Amino acid sequence: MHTMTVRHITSLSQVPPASQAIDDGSGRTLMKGRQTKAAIVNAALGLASQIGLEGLSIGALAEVTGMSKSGVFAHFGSREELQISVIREYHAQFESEVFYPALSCARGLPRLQSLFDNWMQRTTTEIDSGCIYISGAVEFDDRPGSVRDALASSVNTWQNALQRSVAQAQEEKHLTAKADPLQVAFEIHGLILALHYEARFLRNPGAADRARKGFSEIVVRNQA
Amino acid sequence: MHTMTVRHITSLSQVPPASQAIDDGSGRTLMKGRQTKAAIVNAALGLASQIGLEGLSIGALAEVTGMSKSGVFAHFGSREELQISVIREYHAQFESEVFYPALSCARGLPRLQSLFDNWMQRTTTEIDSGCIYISGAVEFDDRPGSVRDALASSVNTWQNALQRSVAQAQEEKHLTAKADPLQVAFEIHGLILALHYEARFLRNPGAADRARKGFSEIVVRNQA
DNA sequence: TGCAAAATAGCACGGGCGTTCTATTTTGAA
DNA sequence: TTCAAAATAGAACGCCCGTGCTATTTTGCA
Repeated sequence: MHTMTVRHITSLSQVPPASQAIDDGSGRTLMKGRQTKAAIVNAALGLASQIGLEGLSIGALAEVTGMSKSGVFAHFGSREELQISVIREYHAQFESEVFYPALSCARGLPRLQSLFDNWMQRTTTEIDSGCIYISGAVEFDDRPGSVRDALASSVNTWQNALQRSVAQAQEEKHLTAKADPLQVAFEIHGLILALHYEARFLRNPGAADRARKGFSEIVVRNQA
Repeated sequence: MHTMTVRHITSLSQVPPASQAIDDGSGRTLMKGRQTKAAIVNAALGLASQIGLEGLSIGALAEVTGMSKSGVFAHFGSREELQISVIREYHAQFESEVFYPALSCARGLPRLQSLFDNWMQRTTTEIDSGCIYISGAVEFDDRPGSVRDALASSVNTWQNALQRSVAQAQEEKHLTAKADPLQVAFEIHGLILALHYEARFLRNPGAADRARKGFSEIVVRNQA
């Protein structure tokens, strides 16, 4: 068959996250499969964070969830669809931890600072658990297909949000109009990547402080 | 047996690279296995760059080199030892392309600039071919063992060289004494990582220019 | 040129993988 | 309470993997 339906992952300020966890029992046609699937995806996200999307195996997932291999498999129909589900779940969590909370800060520099703080917070956590946006990029950087598309689409959505926030800081006259949002976002991204690399892989102490220092230097340099 | 001899990878200014390619035919006890092994390692480096150290399989390597699986295997004794050989080879190439050529520049900022330029040059190439230091970090960031050790040791050697160069630039009064070599090296590393991520995975154009711009900003900010 | 040693090939093994097919159990509206 | 549909389990498949064994070929000094 091979329908290959790549639902694009956007949003980042759109519909509120629908399926929280269990959706209680009020829904009539709930078919309990949904909540099982959600549980599987959550377990898969935990596994994939540590060993990567490529390391994710249906057998290991079955063992973790206490189900049979075919029971797990039936929810997705293919390994690829499982990986895409994991990416979507990660995207949703990233949104709700990093992006949405920052919306309560004033447009411009305060919101940009909040975005960065939340991102740092999350990355600090991921020094232990691993980050799918980073490991996935390496695993799929020259492997075309729907998994790569989903991943890239998700990352692009976040990068656009970040760049928008920089542009808003310019409109608010918090940052100089001469600054380039792409350049600023690029450098911030670099700080996060270096933090992840040096803290998680090399286990160098002090990386988080260096990332924060780097950010404040960027802000100072681009101030209006 | 499990001797697990982890020869540490250092140097970066020590013995010149010995086994260039074939070592011609003058050596008496050459045992031709050496050159076959070198050819295998080169092929393995090519494969591992694209699909990662973990994706490297002896079967695929045998096919590429036109040998039998066991013929390839015999040269290394284990998959791990093969991976370590690949890391050593990459280290040697990195040294000879990035580090050694910079030594012909004057100590201080000129040499630091040369190190960065050479690194950029190599990373630009690796946008197509892939970088083992980056993919390997993701693959082995929480998988202990000799492969991880070899990789981390190799990366640390390079980072130390980079930091040393920053410190020299301070001694030469090219950079302010207030600068922190660890901080500067961290930020430079971030630029390279962001370049690799955004160019190789996201295929964003202009990433190389942004990395170069970021470096010059770092230099300006830390100037004496 | 002979001959031990080194290099390579051939084959088989056990194991994990994704996937398929066919039962069996569980669900939930009528 | 009944019963089709949904959810799950079980077993088997072909595939590729790393590795260990045993030939067989090739190498290079005596």
